[in-house]
Amino acid sequence: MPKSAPERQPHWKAFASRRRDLRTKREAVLKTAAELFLEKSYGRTTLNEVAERLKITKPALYHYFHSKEEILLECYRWGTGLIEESLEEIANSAGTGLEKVAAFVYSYANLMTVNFGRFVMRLDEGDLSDKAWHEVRTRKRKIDRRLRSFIQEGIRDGSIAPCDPKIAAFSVAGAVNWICMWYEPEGPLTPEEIASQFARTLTQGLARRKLDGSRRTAPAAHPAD
Amino acid sequence: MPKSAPERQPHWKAFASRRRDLRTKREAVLKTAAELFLEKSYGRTTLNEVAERLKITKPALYHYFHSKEEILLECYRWGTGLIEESLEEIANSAGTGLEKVAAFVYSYANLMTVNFGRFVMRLDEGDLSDKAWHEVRTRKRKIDRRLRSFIQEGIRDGSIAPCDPKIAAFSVAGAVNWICMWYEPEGPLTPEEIASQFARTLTQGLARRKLDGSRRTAPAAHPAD
DNA sequence: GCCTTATCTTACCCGGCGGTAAGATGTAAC
DNA sequence: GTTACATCTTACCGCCGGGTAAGATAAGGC
Repeated sequence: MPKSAPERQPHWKAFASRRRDLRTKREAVLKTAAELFLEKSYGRTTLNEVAERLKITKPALYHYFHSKEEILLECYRWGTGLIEESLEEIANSAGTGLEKVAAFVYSYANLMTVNFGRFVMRLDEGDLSDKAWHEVRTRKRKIDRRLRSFIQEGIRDGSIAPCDPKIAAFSVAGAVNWICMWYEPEGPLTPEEIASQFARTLTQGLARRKLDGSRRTAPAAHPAD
Repeated sequence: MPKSAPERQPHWKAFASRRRDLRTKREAVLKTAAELFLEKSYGRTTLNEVAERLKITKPALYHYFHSKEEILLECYRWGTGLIEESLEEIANSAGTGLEKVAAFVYSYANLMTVNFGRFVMRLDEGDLSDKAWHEVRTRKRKIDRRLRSFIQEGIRDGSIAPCDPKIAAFSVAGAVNWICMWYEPEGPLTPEEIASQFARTLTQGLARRKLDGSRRTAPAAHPAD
């Protein structure tokens, strides 16, 4: 998974020249739109503002997208793509269910601190048309199912204490999802800190309590670090 | 705390007669507005729709409120009031820090299944004016501080394993807050179920793992049940 | 250089929504 | 019953934002 670099290059530079470069210009639009949507919400963001930040005018945007909503949907697709990619990796890895949950939390928490990841859970689905809504909903459900399957796996292999996987998944996913509501890039907490602490705290809640004193270390909170 | 009854009485009955009853009419407006805001978000809800559901016309609303935003703010006040009330009770009760956290989660989770409670965490603060935003923010911070203090109390009295209280509070509060994003009154999960399971799962994550096998019961998940 | 075509701008439309003006209507007090 | 006031309605304004029409401008192939 490509670590999305800090990228301090302002996106409007993609539009500095009129050279034909549809691909990167589309991406520039999506990135600035996502930024603004996260800052002010979709509804309160104007296409004029998006254009302004790119140093172009509103109608120019319509050379790259058919409507405001299409921009929104593409942002969702980008974000869910990132998440699915990351989950795929975990599902294919070896380990107990509990370890997979820990890896999920760690990885997912990190995504919640990155623009397109935050986007997916932060923005209001209600702004989508029915058709797009169903698409996004399907993709989100897939994510939740993955987590739930990790938990079930853990219950089977004994690494996780018996519980209702559905509610447990809601609980874990909720804690992580909520990160996108309070996290701010300039804040005191680093993504790394948050991710590892969450992975530890949440898995300890799921882990079967050891009844003997021989093992005092917590299960691995996250892979390869 | 008054258990908000099912109340199947439609709110428009408050406006059936023109009798002067400002108080209950104001409440009726707030209740229907809150319903709609939860269904469709603040931005996508029209004052016409609010009026329509009350079987009156839009300008009539302006006899009870000065602006759309005032309605929003009053809803926030109502909701945060409910939460604070419930927290006050817990803070004044006896018990270990862990027990208070459990009680918090149980109580708070229940609130998240009730309209004015859901409201507080579900709606976008960005729709508020600067002044109102600060007010709501202060009230929310107070809630978070309460939880954090319970956790600190638990660490001191030994009922909770050492951890960063700030991040732990974010984690617990996040899991519970997120309930308002997926809970639906007509769904299969009852508030009671959710609340007790969350209280158990989340506190087990915070509870110091017993290293001896003598004590096998989990700490009380919620008070008096 | 020239023509074609993608790119981008200026000017505009239109619908919707928060909010208001002014007046009609029912309610309560006496 | 009449007065006085709270309540509610009809009609309207003004603004803003998504989206479009039509034309200017620069790229790039030849």
